[in-house]
Amino acid sequence: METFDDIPLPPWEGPAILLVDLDAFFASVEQLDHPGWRGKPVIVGGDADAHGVVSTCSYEARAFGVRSAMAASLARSLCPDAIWTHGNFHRYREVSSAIMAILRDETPHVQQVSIDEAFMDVTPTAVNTEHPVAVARRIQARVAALGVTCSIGVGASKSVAKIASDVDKPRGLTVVYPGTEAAFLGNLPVRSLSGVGAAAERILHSYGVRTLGDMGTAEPALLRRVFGKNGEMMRDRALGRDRSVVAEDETVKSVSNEVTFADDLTERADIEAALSTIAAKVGRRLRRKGLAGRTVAVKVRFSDRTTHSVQRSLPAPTDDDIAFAPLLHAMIDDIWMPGARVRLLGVAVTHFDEAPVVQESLFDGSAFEGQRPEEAPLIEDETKRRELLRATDALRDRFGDDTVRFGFELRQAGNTTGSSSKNVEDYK
DNA sequence: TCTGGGGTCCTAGGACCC
DNA sequence: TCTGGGGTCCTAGGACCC
Repeated sequence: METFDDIPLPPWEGPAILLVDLDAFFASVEQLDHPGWRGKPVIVGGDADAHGVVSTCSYEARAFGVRSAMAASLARSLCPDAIWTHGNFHRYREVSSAIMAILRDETPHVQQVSIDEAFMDVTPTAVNTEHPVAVARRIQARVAALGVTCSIGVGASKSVAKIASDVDKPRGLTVVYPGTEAAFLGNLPVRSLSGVGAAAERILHSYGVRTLGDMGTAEPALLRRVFGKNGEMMRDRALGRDRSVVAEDETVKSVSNEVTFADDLTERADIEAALSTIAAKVGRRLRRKGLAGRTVAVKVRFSDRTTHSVQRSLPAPTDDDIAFAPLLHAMIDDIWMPGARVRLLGVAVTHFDEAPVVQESLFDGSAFEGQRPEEAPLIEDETKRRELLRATDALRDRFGDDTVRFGFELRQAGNTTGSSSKNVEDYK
């Protein structure tokens, strides 16, 4: 599997896919920017006192057992001396963009799947006969020159490249030559395949299916039960026969924002105020992206972590949070009752695939039928609302998101877990 | 001191229409 | 005066990914 510079590479036949994965990316950028943090445990994540989790941690922190997605409180007890930061997402986006530019310089066939991961199709052609492993080595050197490192998996398909990239980290280069997939995959646990999570693993194990080799011979009915209509596709991937192509999908399907509170919300006024604030973030991002959606959704997580959602379709697409916030206030009555303790609130807007934005008739009252009059929009004049949104957007562009707050947003200032997202808002 | 935030996709049931 | 089945839309929930 491993290849070395002084040994001639065996010839490569057929398709060649790379998966480039940046090693402990956020933590690595922090160590790049703070030389004093190099060689030390660094954790990028939320507050331990406010339901936060670990977003990324340096390899020095992993030696203490700290992992991504771990509760911050647990991480703190495992590694009390770690350097802790909430992260600088603009900076991560900047470094990521520079690296993605290197990948696109190597080939136009790049599919960025997240801020720190991308597939590349480097299949040798009549014009470009370079060996895929040579390309991978050059990419590792070019990325390292920027001050962070990456691990790369090379295979004949995306799923094999993805699994290979995970075998050796950091700075790994794992090559699965065409024809050797069965030997490489056969004894790996089912969980190593992307798309097999905790729930699927549990069911597969209960039927004695533990390895990708087992999945290759499992009953079709079992795979359908576990993976739905993708049962056969998942079997193909377990066998290394994935044929999906490297292609960028730029279509955005939803825009959302959610906040976990350090202290549960119990008062209706606080909940409505928080919803308005969250809706304002969603609306602003919609307008920045030039999107308007026909469906708005509210998500509530209670203190016992049970989660409920309500969604409502509108007569026409909207990006106007001042108009739809009152609708959100009414919608939470479907899932919230006085006395319930709210840990998380979220707002999402979806269904952008409809007709062009028509704002005029959206909030003439038809979306509020059956509701009490006081739930109707506070600012009914369409033109005034759009002017207000334009003005606040412009101020926030110039001076930052905290510059402008409406009265109803003020109650909630300060009571959140702090940002700890691995996927950065708007990084694309 | 348990468990974030931004996404995508799938399922299942009910409404509604033909 | 009883009833099927397909198609589509809507909604809620959940699995999964990084």
